[in-house]
Amino acid sequence: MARQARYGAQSRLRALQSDIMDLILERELEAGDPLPTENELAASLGVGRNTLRESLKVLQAMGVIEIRHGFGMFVAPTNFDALAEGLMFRGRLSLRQNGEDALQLLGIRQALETGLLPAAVAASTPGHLERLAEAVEHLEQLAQAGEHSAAADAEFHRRLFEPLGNELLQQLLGVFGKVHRKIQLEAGPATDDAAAVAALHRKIYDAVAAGDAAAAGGLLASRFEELRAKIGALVAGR
Amino acid sequence: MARQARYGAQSRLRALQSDIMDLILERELEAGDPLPTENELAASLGVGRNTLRESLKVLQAMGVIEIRHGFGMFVAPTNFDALAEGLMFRGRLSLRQNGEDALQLLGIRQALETGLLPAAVAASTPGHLERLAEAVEHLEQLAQAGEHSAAADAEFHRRLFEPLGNELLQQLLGVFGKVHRKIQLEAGPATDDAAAVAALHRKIYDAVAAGDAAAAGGLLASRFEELRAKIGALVAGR
DNA sequence: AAGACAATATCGGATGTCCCACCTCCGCCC
DNA sequence: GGGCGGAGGTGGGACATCCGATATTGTCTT
Repeated sequence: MARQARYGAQSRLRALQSDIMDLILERELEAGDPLPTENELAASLGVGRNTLRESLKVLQAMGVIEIRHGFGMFVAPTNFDALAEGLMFRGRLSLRQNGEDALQLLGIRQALETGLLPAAVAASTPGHLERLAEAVEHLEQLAQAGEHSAAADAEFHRRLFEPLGNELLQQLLGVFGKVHRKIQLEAGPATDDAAAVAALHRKIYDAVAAGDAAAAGGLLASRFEELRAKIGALVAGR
Repeated sequence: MARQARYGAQSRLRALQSDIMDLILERELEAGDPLPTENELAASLGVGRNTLRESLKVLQAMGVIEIRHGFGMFVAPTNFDALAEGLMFRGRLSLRQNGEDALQLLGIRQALETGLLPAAVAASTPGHLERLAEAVEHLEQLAQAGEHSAAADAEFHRRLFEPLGNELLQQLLGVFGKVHRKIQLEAGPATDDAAAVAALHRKIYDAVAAGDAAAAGGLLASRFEELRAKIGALVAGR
């Protein structure tokens, strides 16, 4: 089967990825369903195993499939890990140059969160507020212990947009949250102590509870401005 | 160099990707700069060439590097192609099942665009409006010729958010625009004719020119509702 | 009879090697 | 002097082979 006529196409890999995705669609596989083994796939697609593996790794990175060593490959639930990975790299690279990408990355998160806040606030129910309040309290508890938890911060933002009921959107926001934190780490030692962060989130919560999305957005902005200034200083120092 | 102690890590590939990214950062490479050849990289990272290639392909998919056959590998400018690819697959897969992901994908685009519209409208200058008007006219010209151009549609949306001055954000919006159109294609034959689309965009332009972001958002929503209904029907038919 | 441990089967993970395809550039020939 | 062609280098691809991880299964112990 192998070693057939050479196709003129510049890149066979692209086609291979599509073939694999088509195969998944054709066989009506759902998330969690197993794919054929690498050897079977390689044989049925008429390519070498290494070539196939390159495609599979790419598909894994795209969040299409999940590879479990020694067990098999499966259709994966959506995940944006690769996106986050790539963007964080982008940000780091940018910080070593003109900082442009880092600022834009930050800008995306800010635009997304402030843009979506009104809708989230409007769709918020007492139950949502309750959960958001818990997140704030958790943040405050950690702050009292002098700890600075990125996970708790992320959880607050997650719950902030829970009312929208869009899990994919949540993941996307999570990605930019991760990127934000990474850039913050790279840009220099944290200047904000945990207590201040907790207090800020408490204020945001209050604004949300009061249904004032604009105020909440303004509060969110403060954390961005600080980081932007730090990035500006970092870049200027070169 | 090869065959050193086995690392306990579950996956070496992940580490390899990080190593390559670190190498780029350490050598202070910028976008467009060439990377070492595959053989050099494989040797200096102490892995086999095929293993290295898998990582490189993933990095390419993440938009970190650009690979030009027969020429070399280069640090790439940011691009979200892989993201679009993965999400379009997600949408197609979803349409064959419960349609949930497809709806959420649509929801993300809608949330993003309506959420960002106020800021875009506020930041819009006469120059921006001018360019937006041109896009509308182009759309209308095509409509008169009976043509239905996805590119012209995309261009309109691109110019809509140009005032925000965030290229990365533009690319991200572009991704969800692509995903939207793909889902629309997959969900069934277009029910909207080019003239209606052009007319709608004209109305959106008018709203933007009038500084009425809310109205523009409402107009945008109409295209989403139609598609949602189509998806609902498609899924129900199973 | 039930649970823990060990052998094994089944995958994916990694490598080295060989050859092909493609691009670029330099030098030759017209 | 300009265009064409080949040489060299670089990525693309295919095997064959061995390593490593994981789940399962079967047996041994309690």
